[in-house]
Amino acid sequence: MNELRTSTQARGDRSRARLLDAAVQAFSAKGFHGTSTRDIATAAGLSPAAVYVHHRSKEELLHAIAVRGHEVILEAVTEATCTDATPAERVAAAVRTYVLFHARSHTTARVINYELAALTEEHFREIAGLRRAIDTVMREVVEEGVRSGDFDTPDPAKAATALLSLGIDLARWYRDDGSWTPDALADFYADLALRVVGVRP
Amino acid sequence: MNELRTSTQARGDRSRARLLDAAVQAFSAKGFHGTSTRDIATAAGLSPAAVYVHHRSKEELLHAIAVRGHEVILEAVTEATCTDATPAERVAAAVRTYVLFHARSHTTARVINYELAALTEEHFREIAGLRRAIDTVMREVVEEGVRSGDFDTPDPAKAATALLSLGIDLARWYRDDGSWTPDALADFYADLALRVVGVRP
DNA sequence: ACAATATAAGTGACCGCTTAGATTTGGTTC
DNA sequence: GAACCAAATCTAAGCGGTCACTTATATTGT
Repeated sequence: MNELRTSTQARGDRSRARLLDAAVQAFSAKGFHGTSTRDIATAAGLSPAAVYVHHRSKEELLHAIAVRGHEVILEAVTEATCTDATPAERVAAAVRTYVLFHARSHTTARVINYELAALTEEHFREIAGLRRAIDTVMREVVEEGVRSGDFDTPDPAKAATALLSLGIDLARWYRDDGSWTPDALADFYADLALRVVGVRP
Repeated sequence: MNELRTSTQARGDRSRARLLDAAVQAFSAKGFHGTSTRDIATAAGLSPAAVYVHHRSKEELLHAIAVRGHEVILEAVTEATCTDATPAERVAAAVRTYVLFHARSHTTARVINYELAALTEEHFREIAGLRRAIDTVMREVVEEGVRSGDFDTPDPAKAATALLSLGIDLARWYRDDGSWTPDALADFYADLALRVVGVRP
C-alpha cells in the first residue's frame, strides 16, 4: 500500500547524495577535521542544518563513504582474482583493478585511506575488517603463485602489501591533469606487480 | 662578549624541542586540524601560551617539522647514491635508506607526507621543492642504470615514483609492535627495488 | 638591571549539533 | 476539484564548547 518514492522523497535522496559527494570532496581536500559541516552543506547547496536531516553526524558521513568505498574495492579485486586464469594473469588483473580505482576515484581513495583515524573505534574496526579482506584476496593469489612455482618471492604476504601500497600511494600523488591516464598507469603497475612477485620467465 | 648559552636559554631550547616533539606525535596521531595548540602545550608540559613564546603559529610548527624531515631524507638518499658503486647497488642503497627512515621515523614520516595540505601556499611550495629534489635523486640513479644497460624498465621516472611510494606508504601502515624490524624491511624493499627497475641477471 | 622564559586570563570566531517551525508535496475526503 | 491531512524536506536561530592566538604580568638566572 505504502510505496512511496514520491518526488518529495526523490528530492531528499538527491540531497543526501549531494551531501555525501560534497563531504568526499571536502574531506579529500582539507581532511575530516579541517572540514566543517557548514562547508559540506554549503557545497551541497543546503543550509547547515540540512546535514542532520540526512545524516546522523559528521563522523557518520565519513563512515558511509568508507564503507561504500571499501566494499567497491573488495568486490572489484575479488572479481578480478576469482577466475581460472594463471596466477600471473590474476595478480595482474587484481593490481590493474586496484590501481584503476585509486586513479579514477583518487578523491574518494584519499578519504578512505587517510582519514580513517577520525572514525569511532567501532566504525574503525568495521573498516579494518574490510581492509583485511582486501589484503587477504591479494595475499592469497600471490601465495598460490608461489605454491604453484609460478612466482618467486621470499615473503608473499609482504609482497602483497607492497602491491597494495603502490595503489594506495597513487591516490596521494595522482592528479587528473597529469600526463598519465588511469588505464596507462594500471598497465604499468600490472607489469610492476609481476616483477614484484617474481614471475618466472 | 655576549655568549649566551646560559642555562635560562638552554631551558628555552629544551622547551622549543619538546613542543616540536609533542607536535609531531599529535599531528601524526590526530592530524594537524585534529590537534589543538593546547594538546601540544600540555604534552610538552607547558601552558597553552608557551607555544607562542617559541613558535609563531601552529602552522609554523608543521612547517619546521616538514623542512627538517625532508632535509634529513634528501641528505640521506643523496649520500646513498653519490658513490661510485654500480647502479644496482646505488638504487638498493637509496631504497634501503629511504625505507629505514620511513620505518624508524614513521611518526614524523606520517606528518611530513600526509599533513602538507595544512601548510600555507608559500610553505607548501618550499616543501614541494624539497620533495622534487628527493624525487630527482631517485629518478636519476634509475635513469643511469637504464642508460648503462643495467636496468630494464619502460619508464624510469614512474619506476622511481613507485620506489618512493613503497617507502611513503610504509609510514602509513608500519607499527613499532609489528614483527618486522626496520632493517629487515629495508632489505626486503631493497630487493624489491631491483626487481622493479629490472636489474639484468 | 636585564633579558629570556613562562603563565593567567582572556579575545572574538567558529565548531558540531539541536530545536522549533516553515514549506513542499502527494494522497484522502467530500 | 476544493479542502484538508500527514509526512518529508529544509531552514533560521542559536546552544554550549572549543579554537588559535594575544596581552599583561610574573618568574627566573646572570
